Amino acid sequence: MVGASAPGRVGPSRARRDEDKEARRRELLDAARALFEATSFAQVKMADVAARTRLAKGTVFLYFPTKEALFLALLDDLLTAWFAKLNGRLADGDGAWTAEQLARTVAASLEGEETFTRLLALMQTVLEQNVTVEQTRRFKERVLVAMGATAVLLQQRLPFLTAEDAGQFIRHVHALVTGLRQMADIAPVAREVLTLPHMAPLRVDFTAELTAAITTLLRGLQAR
Amino acid sequence: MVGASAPGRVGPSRARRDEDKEARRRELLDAARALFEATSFAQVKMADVAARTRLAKGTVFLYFPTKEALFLALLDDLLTAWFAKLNGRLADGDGAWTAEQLARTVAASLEGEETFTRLLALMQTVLEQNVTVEQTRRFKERVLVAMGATAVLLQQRLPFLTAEDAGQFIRHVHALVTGLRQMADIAPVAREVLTLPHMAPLRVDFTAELTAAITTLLRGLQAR
DNA sequence: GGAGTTAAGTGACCCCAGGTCATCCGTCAA
DNA sequence: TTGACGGATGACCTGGGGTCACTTAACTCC
Repeated sequence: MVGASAPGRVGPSRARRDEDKEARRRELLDAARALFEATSFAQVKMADVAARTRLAKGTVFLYFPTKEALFLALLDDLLTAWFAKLNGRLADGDGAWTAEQLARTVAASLEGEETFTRLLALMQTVLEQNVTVEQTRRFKERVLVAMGATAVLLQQRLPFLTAEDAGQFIRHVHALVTGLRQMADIAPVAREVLTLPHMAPLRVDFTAELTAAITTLLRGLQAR
Repeated sequence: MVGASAPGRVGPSRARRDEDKEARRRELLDAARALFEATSFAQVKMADVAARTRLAKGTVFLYFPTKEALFLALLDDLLTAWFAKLNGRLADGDGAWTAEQLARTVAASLEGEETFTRLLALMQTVLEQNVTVEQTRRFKERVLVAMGATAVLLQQRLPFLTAEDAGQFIRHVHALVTGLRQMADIAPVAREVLTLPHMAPLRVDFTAELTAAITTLLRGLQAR
């Protein structure tokens, strides 16, 4: 029998089969994501994640040993999805691209991915602080694979790029995404301050700046 | 009379004159800095800062309303000092520079400034989260002034740079510094993982990568 | 389909760190 | 010398991450 559910929940009240565990894990990730999108990492409480899934707080810790582990797992999913999206677009069609075409493709692939980039910006400073070596290793292993595929595609689109260039370029884009996301996605207090007219030089439009920076980087590599 | 000091402290046991208050404020900032350099923002406890200055915990909160305010004040100092250093080097001598010369100058000015860049990387995600509008405004106002001076100097060294270019270039460098610092300055757990030989593409040498990225950016602007 | 076994789920509890405040007392002016 | 101002103190409060002894759903075996 498929057992009575806890009040308000769907499915079995206890996840004993692997697929049920996986489903519950997904529920927790979705809840964490929704809460994070509405606020910030610091403001999301594990108790809230539990409440949103109608589970007890202790249960959340059965699936993720720490708050950071929960969010690193979420980042893991989003990162994989984003790389797939980007690589798909890079592989779509053929022939060489201009620097600007490529920059637009990368920047466009990040539109609507604020959750991903916000988490990416938190990765080194917050998410990798309270997590097992094993989880970190799995995560980075996955990044490595996706990066490798991207590097190959980049070289197809940009014939002037050496293999070494491609790796370095990806690291620089990573740095730019992290940095620009932080600059664009600011605390309410800072937002208020930046509204002042003369603060314009400190305001950042994520997509526009990223496109500009990547274009310039590629032109620099090309001009070398 | 200059009053007996609290056990182990030098100077008056109570700061009543403005200069004494300022000195005590400095002591607290120095303590916070030393502790941060040895560990991380999360690991520095306000109680430790108090202990290091031989003051009570409550006293720290007389000088800084929150932990974030304390560290933002520290960043404020370090940022001012760094801009002064950079602007000094940019103003030293005259004539135009190559892209690489300028990149080396910027990157070199950040050597030994890990504390500054680490805090910079924390600014938007952590430090501006629990701070008054007023402190944020003062901080950003100061950045604006320093940035303006830097922009002028940049245009002198790089004749191909428009005023708008200069502002955007500084924002991009800011993003790169933030992002690269996070990538280079990793948690112990991640450090262990990145030691694995095949993880090389994920390892970042801050100065080298920053120099490369800035050089490429400038060449891109020049080639336009 | 009842008894026994396994392990997911629960929530009261612990711990710790940021932040508060009633009180104390050093400092200084009168 | 003394009164009062205000800086310093540390016991205390609070809230959120994380734990664990216990409960009970779900499966197994007869």
